Amino acid sequence: MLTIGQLADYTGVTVRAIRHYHQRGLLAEPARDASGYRRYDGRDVVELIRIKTLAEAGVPLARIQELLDAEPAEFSGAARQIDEALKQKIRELTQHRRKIAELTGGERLFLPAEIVDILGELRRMGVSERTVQIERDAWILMVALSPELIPEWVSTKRGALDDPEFRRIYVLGDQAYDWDPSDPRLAELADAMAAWAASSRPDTSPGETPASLAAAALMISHIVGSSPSWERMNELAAKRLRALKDPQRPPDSP
Amino acid sequence: MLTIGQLADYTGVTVRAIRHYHQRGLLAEPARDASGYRRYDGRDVVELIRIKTLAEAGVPLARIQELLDAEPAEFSGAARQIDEALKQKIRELTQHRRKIAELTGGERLFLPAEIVDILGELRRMGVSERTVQIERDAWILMVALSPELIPEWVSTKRGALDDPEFRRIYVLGDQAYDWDPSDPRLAELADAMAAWAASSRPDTSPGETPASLAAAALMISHIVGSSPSWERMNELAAKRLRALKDPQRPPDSP
DNA sequence: GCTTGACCTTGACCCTGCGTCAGGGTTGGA
DNA sequence: TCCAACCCTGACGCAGGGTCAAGGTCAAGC
Repeated sequence: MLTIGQLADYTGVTVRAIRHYHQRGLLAEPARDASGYRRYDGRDVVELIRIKTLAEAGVPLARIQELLDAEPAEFSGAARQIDEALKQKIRELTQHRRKIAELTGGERLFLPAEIVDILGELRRMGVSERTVQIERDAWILMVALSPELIPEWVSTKRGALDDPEFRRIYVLGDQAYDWDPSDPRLAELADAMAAWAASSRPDTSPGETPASLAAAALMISHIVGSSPSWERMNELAAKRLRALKDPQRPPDSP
Repeated sequence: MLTIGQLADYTGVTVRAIRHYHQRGLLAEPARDASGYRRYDGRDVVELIRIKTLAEAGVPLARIQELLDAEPAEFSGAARQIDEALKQKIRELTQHRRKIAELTGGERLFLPAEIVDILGELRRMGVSERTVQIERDAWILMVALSPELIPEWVSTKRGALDDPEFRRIYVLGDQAYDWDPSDPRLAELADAMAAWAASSRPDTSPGETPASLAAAALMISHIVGSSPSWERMNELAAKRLRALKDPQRPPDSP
């Protein structure tokens, strides 16, 4: 008869695991000898090898218990299920390999392809990586907050990028990041921005709900808040835009 | 800004997992609003997706922590390692699928093919499934205890099965399982067994060590112990065999 | 007969990566 | 004003064991 250590050696299962299986009721407790040691026989070896095989295949211990006293018919059904689960797992791991590969390669992982394209275009325009990152974070925020508006925002942005004047303003705005908030060029830039906004954008876009406006405001504040000169520029541009839309109004009321 | 629930929805990570990552220091605790709620921004989203991607790939959280503040160079090195690990894991799961497939096919899993063949031959001889199972368990025991002796045992068994007399004895022995231990036919059968053993087997096989003898004894006790009549038969046969080998000896000394 | 070292016993705590209460407070819409 | 749907912290639970701790046993060598 075998002691627990011998059984462990023969089957390649650890002593601790065998006791664990006893505790879980997976493997029947064998008879003890006079000194209280467990004594195993051939049937225990067979049973333990079955358990080990299933456990190594990733079957949870609870399931193994059911399977051990299952009829061959249910057993083979269950085996098919387990096999399906393994196949699924393999598919997932393959997916993960792909994702890990993308992780080394930038934003492709976080954003839909059209937005990645837009970011690429900004880079081609000579926009600094810093500003591209700010734009990227803003998009991520948008996608999280109002995914249903993304197609519209994307097409608006694409349209704007087709306009040479917008591109000129964007590149200049990128450079303005480091300017002093009192720099006189900011007023010029703000004027150009306001003019472009007034000429290109209809006053109301379709689908603008309070929630989407809030999202837009959040996005703008995220962008604008990253540089003091941008903050100043935004103020100036907003004032200018109000003046353009409503010429009656006194120019400096807050 | 995003609440924890929005962040969870967007990234596909559970709220609980996000809090767990905070606790582990994987994801920095964001600022709280007036009511104590966590408020996240775009950078948190990016960071969380990195964490998620690595975690899903099976990277331990402790390792993820190191990776997150690693330089791009070490990171891509680590990514390659992780990819290797994933490939390895896929190989393992594929192995498990094979094992599961074999498991539905009966004993193929636990035993080498030659032994499965032997069991098949016993079935073709008309031996009962019950006895085949006992024989199978005995082989499993042998494989576990003395794998190095298996080739020899297999060839011995194959040789025996080529002998019509052995086959006759084996089939009869199978039927004897249910006999009463006092059945007179047992003595006959035991005589035949002893005669066959004396005629066919050399007294010493090569490679018989104390360990292998112990294994054989364990195996025999396993087989013989499964039926009272077999136990009786074994006794009778052993006595008869001693008589055959050493005719001088008085026939009934214990 | 004594020691030594390799076994065996039970019990209890540790680990990962969260899920799932419990027992609260907050927010937003009807 | 109320309710559902959020949010908060804290604590326990799960698999599948690893790893002490604090002993009892066994065989060998001296």
